[in-house]
Amino acid sequence: MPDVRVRIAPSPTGPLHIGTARTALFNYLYARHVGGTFVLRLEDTDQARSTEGFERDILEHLHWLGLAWDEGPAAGGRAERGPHGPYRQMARLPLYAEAAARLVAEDRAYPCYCSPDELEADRRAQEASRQPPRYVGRCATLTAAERAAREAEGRRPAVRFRIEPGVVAFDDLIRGRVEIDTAALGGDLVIVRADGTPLYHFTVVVDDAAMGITHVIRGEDHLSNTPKHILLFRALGHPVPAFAHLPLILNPDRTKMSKRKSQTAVRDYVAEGFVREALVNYLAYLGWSPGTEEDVLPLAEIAARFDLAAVQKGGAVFDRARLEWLNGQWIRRLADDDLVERLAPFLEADWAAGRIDRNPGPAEIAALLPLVRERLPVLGAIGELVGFLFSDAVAIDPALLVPKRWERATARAGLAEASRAIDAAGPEGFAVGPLEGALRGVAGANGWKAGDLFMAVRVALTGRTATPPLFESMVALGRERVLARLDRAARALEAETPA
RNA sequence: GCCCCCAUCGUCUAGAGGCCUAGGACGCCACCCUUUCAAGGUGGAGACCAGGGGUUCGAAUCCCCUUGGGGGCACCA
Repeated sequence: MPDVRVRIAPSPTGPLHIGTARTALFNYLYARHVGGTFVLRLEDTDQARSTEGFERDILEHLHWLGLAWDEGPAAGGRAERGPHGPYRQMARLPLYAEAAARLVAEDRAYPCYCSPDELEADRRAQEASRQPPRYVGRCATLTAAERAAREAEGRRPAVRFRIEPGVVAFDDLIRGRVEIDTAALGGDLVIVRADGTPLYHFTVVVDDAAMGITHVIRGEDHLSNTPKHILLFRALGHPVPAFAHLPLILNPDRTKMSKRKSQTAVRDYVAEGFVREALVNYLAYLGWSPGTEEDVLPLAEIAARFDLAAVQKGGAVFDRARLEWLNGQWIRRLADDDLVERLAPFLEADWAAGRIDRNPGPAEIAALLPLVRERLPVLGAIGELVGFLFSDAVAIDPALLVPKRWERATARAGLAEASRAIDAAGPEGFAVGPLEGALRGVAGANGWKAGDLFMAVRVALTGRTATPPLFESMVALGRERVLARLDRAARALEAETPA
């Protein structure tokens, strides 16, 4: 058995899509599982929509996900890798031209002079008579003289591949045997545009053949197109690879996941603070499962257990809530210094955007880890959680300062008493245990519920009702600022309390 | 319209004829823990395995039909 070679062939017409990432992941998993080669190829023949920025985004995020390719194009300062280059289709144009010329020479393809208007008219007529859209074959049997006449008119031909009648069958690695009558393929297929640039169905086959791809693992949306590819492989005289069509990732309404209905750009998940481990873990479990009851598995472990035959056939709805849970699981599993490193950019961004007044250093972030680790569904939530520590002043809604069971005056008194007690305890008493003791003492002496007092103090210090543990937060804030915020909050209540 | 694929709790899934009065996870609801929020723990609701026919001693698992959903049918990828 020849070595397994798989590939991911993204088109740089948008930022890396969740679906592309999942397809890349499954190719990667299969390659790693069987010790094969994972190839990256850029399908940039749609020059109207492809951009360098998207290309960079795709490469960058595949890399971010940890899906390293064994062969691929030169990019981001890295040299091209692999013996089957170039790995960018626009650099392979001569190869397609040569292949197309061969097909035309063998009359397996022919020049087509139909104009876009003519084709559009055909399509409309078919639609009107409720016929499936299909090329009518106007140029299929043109004589040399007829072709010459059209050339003389200045018409530039596209190239169409003849779809022969018959049934094409293949054994999909996930779905089993699939048989499709070529009559359902829409007629002869354009493989080269009038401007000379090749089309997807053609380039994908020419390249998969040239690059020795043995297994084509891709989304189910290509299942119906597979016969076209098989026909092209045969016409080109190349062995047909094995196919595996993955179930689609779905919007909540069970349609194919789309930008319109879902967040599809990987970069947006990165920006929110999803970690690669969680995204990879989640994506792998969208359509595959280890068959055990383990939910949290690292990439290497998934690769070790991966099996194409175990892949689900039905589409899977992308469930953000589950991804967030998994993200929390992974955040809890990260090493301290690793987590600090990943958190830092988010705090820096908060600082740059003016949401906080100071950008904390690594040591400072590290000290907060025990307070935040279990409270972050995404890394980007860090600012909300501990921003009060790095802000000169916090905005406080006076209504929140008064716990449900309390009067405004009680809250004012409570804050004042708390401030007094903390002040009286001195710097030596400004530690988690003593602070809690002091405030419990204040509550007890006044007949207040400790929880109510704590809530008033919490809001005074942070502006929020949900925060990390209070006394740890106080220590992190520092004595001076605790006293200042307590006094300021008490005064705010005073100002609003009628004498 | 034509062709193809699919079908287990709301969601992701386990299940490859008897272990299933269908298991786990997310989400949801209680309770416990608790200074808030999380996390964690315990428990609960939630799927007559889309429906109907077969095959079989026995079917979520095999076959057929129906229904439903999705995808494809470009000089997009």
